[in-house]
Amino acid sequence: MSERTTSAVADKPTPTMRDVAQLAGVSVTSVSNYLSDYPYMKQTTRERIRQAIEMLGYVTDERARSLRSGRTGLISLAIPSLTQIYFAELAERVIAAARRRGYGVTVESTAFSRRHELESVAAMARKMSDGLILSPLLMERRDIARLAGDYPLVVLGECLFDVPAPHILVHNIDAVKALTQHLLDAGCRRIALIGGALDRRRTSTETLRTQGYLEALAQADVPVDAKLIRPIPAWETDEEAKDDASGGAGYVGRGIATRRNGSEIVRRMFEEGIKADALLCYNDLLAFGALRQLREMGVRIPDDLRVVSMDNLEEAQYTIPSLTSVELGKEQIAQCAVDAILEQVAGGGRGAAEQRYVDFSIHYRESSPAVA
Amino acid sequence: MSERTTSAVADKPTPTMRDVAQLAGVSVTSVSNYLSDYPYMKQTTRERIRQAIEMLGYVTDERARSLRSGRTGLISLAIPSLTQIYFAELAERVIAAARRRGYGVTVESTAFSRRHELESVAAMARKMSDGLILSPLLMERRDIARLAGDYPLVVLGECLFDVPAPHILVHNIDAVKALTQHLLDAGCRRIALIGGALDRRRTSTETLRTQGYLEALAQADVPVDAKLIRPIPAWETDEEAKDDASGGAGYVGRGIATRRNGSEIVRRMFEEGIKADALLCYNDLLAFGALRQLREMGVRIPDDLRVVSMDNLEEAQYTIPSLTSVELGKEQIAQCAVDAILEQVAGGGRGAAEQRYVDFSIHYRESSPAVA
DNA sequence: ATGAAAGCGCTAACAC
DNA sequence: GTGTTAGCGCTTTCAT
Repeated sequence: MSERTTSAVADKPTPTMRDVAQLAGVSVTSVSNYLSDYPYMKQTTRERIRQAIEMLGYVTDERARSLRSGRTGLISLAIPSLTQIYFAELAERVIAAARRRGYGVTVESTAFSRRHELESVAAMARKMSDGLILSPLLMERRDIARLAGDYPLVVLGECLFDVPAPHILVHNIDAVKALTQHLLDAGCRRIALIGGALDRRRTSTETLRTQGYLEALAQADVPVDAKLIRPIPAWETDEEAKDDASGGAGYVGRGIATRRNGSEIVRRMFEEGIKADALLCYNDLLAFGALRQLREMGVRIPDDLRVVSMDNLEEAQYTIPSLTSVELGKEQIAQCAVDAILEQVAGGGRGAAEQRYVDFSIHYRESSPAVA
Repeated sequence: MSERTTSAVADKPTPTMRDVAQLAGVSVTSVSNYLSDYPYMKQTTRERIRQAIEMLGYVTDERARSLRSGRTGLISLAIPSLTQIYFAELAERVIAAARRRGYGVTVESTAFSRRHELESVAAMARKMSDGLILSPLLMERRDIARLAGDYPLVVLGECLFDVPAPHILVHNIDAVKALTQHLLDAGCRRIALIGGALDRRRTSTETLRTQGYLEALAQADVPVDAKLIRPIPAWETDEEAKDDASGGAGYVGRGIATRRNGSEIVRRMFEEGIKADALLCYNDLLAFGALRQLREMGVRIPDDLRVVSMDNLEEAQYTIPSLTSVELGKEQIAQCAVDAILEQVAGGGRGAAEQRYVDFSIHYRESSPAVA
């Protein structure tokens, strides 16, 4: 069917290990050994093989190698979306960490869809990658059973708990507590939680962060005003997510942290006449939108209102004013996740269900300078 | 070495096609045929196979399939960095487009390094993916020879020309011309080009955009002031890039478009006392930094100064003020690139060296509203 | 309509 | 030290 258009000369197929062995006058085993740095080999043999490989321009076919050895040299990374900058920054670091270990990364954007998250899990059975780094967002308790298997797996974040695999977590509660404490120290008493969630039916990053906020207020004996806890409007704009919601029975729609939602939440809060002296945002994206909206309404930051947030995206340094934000340890998460996968690859199967926490740190900027 | 911790029962290895065939009482060929929707098959056979597959929970091993069939179902995407938001947005679309065609995407971040770009090319010989979508940034003319091969390849952007493969390009010159014309129509006469490049020794996105700017000015008989063309400072902060520069003989260091560089260029320009009534930025990232700096210096936008840019990142809607920017067709590029790869996969080899252009459109926002 | 057999290119026992 | 052999799990002629 296909008529390859190559040079007029007879099609020279890509050389195999057999060709190399033949040219070098040795067996394929020796070539294989040579390639895997087998130590017990005569220097002359080694040299002959080296030359043959060079002459033929031989390169290992990783497909064949993977079929035989069971390893593909690929790790799958399943994240909600690369357009959520946090995940783009995380993915970049995962790719870098994997490369350092000689691995490639297949990125699966699950597009805010539970179905796609489950698909990325199911894909592991197809064996095209050695392990899965999964950052679930919409999977549910009942989906945990599908994570069973003996392939290397690492789960990120707070969407799921009790997963049968290493689980990398950030100190959401402590980080938000520290951030809230910072605002309290600065004298704020009406701290709005932009993107907070009082719904405790399921644990999520939102509910954990809300918990940190509540604990800090409780410790400082500052009363909680429920009106200051502003959830992300559900399904504001996202079609894909809507589709997914209709698919999952009993699924409670949750909103997505976007700049637009950040603006919207702030606009509505002010419309309702709710006064605040600080905004603690669920993440930087919401904060960016909030800053934009506050600016439009002529609110002075940090004089009238302090704004703090979480994720410490690169962009946080360039907003007006620059944004005080918590770095939750992207670099560490990436490195830790890749290492956990490779440990499992080396160990020949699924790792223990331990939880690994990474460190956080507050980066103070103009929107809420550190207090003395 | 490895002591798998599984159930006490004997380890049941993942079922192969042979197991399915055995259980269904047919040959492996029939199972294979079933899986590839072979039409001439008795309904009863089909059903027996279906049941066997279901009972065993059989899933095809893509490694084996790929070794035999030559297809891996994976496309490699090599881009400079996911932290450059433009590329994150592009990658997201490539992943989505590939998924629609049943393909996965291996993302290689070449980290602003010529060496990594060449590595992603060399990796194709290893056959772990069916094709490469390459967005080169630092490769040079002399590297083009390395792109020879009969694997599917698509090249994006203006870093390279005369590549032996389909090449997807955006209308850089025309887009900048249109953008410049818009500023001229608005009455601007001193338009600074932030991130422009007068160096014509090699064609690059920067030089093309600069060309569009110059052409528009020439057509309008507006004199060019070389002081208004502000290049990105070379190697401002990037270590990785520095390494690479030292490696490539005769390599001319180029700067990277970052928010920081955008701020810096504007700061220096004002320090030098150079007056402008508009800023045409090489891309949104530079523009974001520029807006930040202008804001700090108390410049009113668009009253004192108009600002326009290219890339139309999501963020452009949320800056203060929101940014007029050109959409260069990310969606179309992604779809076109994936299709071009798949055409080559189907055709059995490298496609012809045609150039495909995608469309652009200006999105007018606060930083430079459309003029009547 | 279905099956037998021959590998895809490599690695891993195990001989020698 | 090096070679022989037996597959990894699948697709693909080619018979029947």
